[in-house]
This record gives sequence, structure tokens and C-alpha cells, in this order.
Amino acid sequence: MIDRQAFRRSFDEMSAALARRGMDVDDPNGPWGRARALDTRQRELKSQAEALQAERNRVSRLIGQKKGKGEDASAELIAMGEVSRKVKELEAQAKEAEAAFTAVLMEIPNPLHASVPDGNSEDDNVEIHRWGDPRRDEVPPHWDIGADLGILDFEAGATLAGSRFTVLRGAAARMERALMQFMLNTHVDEHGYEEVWVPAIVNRKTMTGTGQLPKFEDDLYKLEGEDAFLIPTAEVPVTNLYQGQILDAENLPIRHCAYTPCFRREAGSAGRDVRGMIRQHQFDKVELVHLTTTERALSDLETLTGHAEAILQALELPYRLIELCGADVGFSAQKTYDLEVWLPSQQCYREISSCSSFGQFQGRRAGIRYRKEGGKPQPVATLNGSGLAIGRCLVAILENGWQQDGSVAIPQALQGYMGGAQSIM
RNA sequence: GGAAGGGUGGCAGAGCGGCUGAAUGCACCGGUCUUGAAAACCGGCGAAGGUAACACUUCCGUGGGUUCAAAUCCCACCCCUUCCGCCA
Repeated sequence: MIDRQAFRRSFDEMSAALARRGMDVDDPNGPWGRARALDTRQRELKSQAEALQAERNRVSRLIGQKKGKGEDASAELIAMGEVSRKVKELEAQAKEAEAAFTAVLMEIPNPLHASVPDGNSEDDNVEIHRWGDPRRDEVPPHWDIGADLGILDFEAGATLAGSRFTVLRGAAARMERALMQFMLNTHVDEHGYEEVWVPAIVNRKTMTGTGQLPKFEDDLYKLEGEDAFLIPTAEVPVTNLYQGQILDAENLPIRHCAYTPCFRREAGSAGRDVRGMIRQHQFDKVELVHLTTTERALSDLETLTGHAEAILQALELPYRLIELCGADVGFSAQKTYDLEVWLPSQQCYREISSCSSFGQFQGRRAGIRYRKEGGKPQPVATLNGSGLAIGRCLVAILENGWQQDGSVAIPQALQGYMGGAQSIM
């Protein structure tokens, strides 16, 4: 959620930062235009209600005093009956106006950080650097590699659940588990994260705290008969671990890593990546989450991204780091780096991790604040990134490790987790 | 799912219609004392809105209601704990 103070005091700067996302900030009927009108109305009604409340409180106190002394207070009582009725009316109106204003604020994305490059689409994303030597020879797509080895079973997935579900067998199933272990161990032992294990089902409030709701309900799996949802990413439960809390500045930054399954309806991605396991309704991911100070957010984003890169390097997977342009940065983020791994069958880089700084946006929504010694509480800055998406990692290993004889070389870092095997054949 | 108990400031815990945004203790901050620290003593110390600063308003799980007045009474819901049932 945007800062209400800043909304009023730095309206023009905020407009500009939102316009760079491609948002129409001049449309009076759009969220931005409505927010301004609703804010004014909300403030007017509130101050009216407050003035009357003050009157009511003052006289009520007087009545109490008079009665205590045994004096007659019937004149005040009669007058207050009317005031009380009006207060209730105004309170209700003010509350409604406040709710309307908040509702619109919840629909407004995070203003971009000044350092985010301009752009109109993902084509304008900026490549920062590349790592590794992408293989240029012809490699079959992972679905063929996996089918030939008998370790990826798309038909079984479709039978059990539908399209965009996959069953892993044998070495693929084990590698999925190995990747999970390897990533968590690396982040815990080498990068200093505290591992957490969290629910994959969360309630509406939690989903709202990180920004998935109210705007993106269609992308989520909702449980029937309950106001609860399957998580689309561990970001949601892990960040919300601290919802409503005031943290000590000295405990920051807090760094968590977590494995969870992730569930996405993939509404609106019809026809994209229909084959294989690039885009699944259920996938595994190890997520990195930081809670930090506003001052540190940007430099911590570099650190976090580096932690995700370390996994790709350890797995010997060629990749590139790109920075998303204004048009491509997600709703809640102020700045985002994507890591894209090389997929030889497609001869292109595909997203395997997304690392973002959210500034105070989520901290404000989820009520996560911190206090510097003697200071007032202020929203924490949050960051998160995939470290990494496991299914896509498996895909990358199958394709990048594929040999002419149909076998797949297992990266050395993973062999210990695979019973010492050096390849899948 | 059934029964009982409970949700109050960072924590613990009083309050059970008006003078209570809230006793008390702990924690924390400032001071006195001390070579320093501890102890002791004195003072301060919830959050949000609002203001130049005050004033003022709101918040005692959430939402409604009663009342001139609600943390306190009534209703609904949510959550937690314990017991029973079920169960990986």
C-alpha cells in the first residue's frame, strides 16, 4: 500500500512513478483519480464526525459529574440524545468513506524506484550480465528427454489432475528432492538464512498483506467453503510471519528461506508453455525473504540476488541477470531483477528466479513495522526472490546436461544428494 | 464436530457502565548515586489520524446493538487453550 502522507504531500512525484508503469494517472475514473477524490471526502467527513464526537464526549463527561454530585442533568441528556444520533450517522458515513478510500489504495501498485529503467514491455528489460557458456548444439526439449528416460510423466499428471500437472518418476523425483535439499542447505549454511516451514494454505488477511489480494484473486486457488487460499509462493506466509508486529531495528535484517509447493491458476496464460513443465499449476520453490530497513533495501536486493545466482553457478547452469523495465515490474514491487537460465532446446533464456524489493509497500499493508531506538515505528522494507524455482531448475539440468546418448549429466553439486550418481540414463 | 475457559499496551496482568488509553510488575529510555557496573531512588515510556506545536478524534480480537456515556452490558462472528470425538 502506498503511503497516505506521501500520497498527499508528494502527489506529483508518485504520479510520475506510477505513470512509468503504464498506469493512466490522468483518468479521473481510474484508481489514481478516484483515490484523490475519496481522500478529500474521507477527510472532510472524518473531521466533521470528530468535532461532533468531541462535543458528545465533553457533555457526557459533564453529565457524569453532575450525576455524581446529585445535580439535575436532564437538559444535557435531552440535548445529547440528538447529538448522539447525529454522531452515529456521521460516523457511519466517515467509516464508509474511509473504507472506499482504503479499497482504492489497495488497488494502486507500488510506485517504481527511481533506478528502474523506462520501458513499454518486457522487450525493454535491461540485461545486466551473463554467466556461463550456453551450449549452441541441438538439444531436444526436456519433455522428450524426460519421456525417453521414463522420468517425466505428463499423461499421468493430466489423468490425475489435469493439464499443467506432471508426475515425476525415479531420478526426476529424486532430483526434485535433491534440488530442494541442496538449495536450502546452501542458503542456511553458506548464506546465513534461517529456514522456516510454513503453511501452504493461508487466510485472506495474509494474502492481502503481501499484495496478492484483493486485486489478483483470479490467479489464486480458493478453498471452497472457506476464506482461505493455496499459496502462490512462500513469500506470502513467510513475510506474513511478522504481520502486525513491531520489530527491533537491531534484529534487522531478518532473512528466511523456505521450501513450499506453489499453486497458481495461470489464468490468462492460455496457450503459453503448454508443453512440458515450465508452467505448472503446482510447482516447488525455495524462496528467500528479507525484512530490512528502507535504507538497506536496495543493497540487500543485490545481496539476495547474488544468493540466487550462487545456486545457478553451483549447478553450472548458464544464465543471465536482467532488470525489469517499468512496464514489467509486478504490482507490489518497486524494483525487480530476473534470473534467466539458458534452455538449449529453445536457444533462449527463461525466467527461473525473480528477485524484488518491495520497499515499505508490503510492510505497510501487513502492518510489519520496526522501531529504531527511541524512535517511532515505521514500516519495514521487504524483499524476496526465488532461490530457485525447482521444477524449472530440473528442466534446465535435463537440457543442459543432456548427452548425445540420451543420458543426462548430473551437476557435481547435486551428486551427493543423488546417491553419488553422475548421470541419469 | 461437541463442551468449557479465554482474547486488554513490547511482555505479564488488573479493570467489568462515567474521573480508565487503561492500575501494577517486567522490559526499555533519561537522570541521581558509583572509579565503572549492578542495586537503590527519581522521571519518562502504546499505536493511528490531526496540529507549527497544542487541542481534538479513534483503537482494549472483529462487526453490530443498548446508553447522554461501553474495555466494561447484549448479539453475531473469528482466533487461542483445555477436555471429548476423529485421525496422518
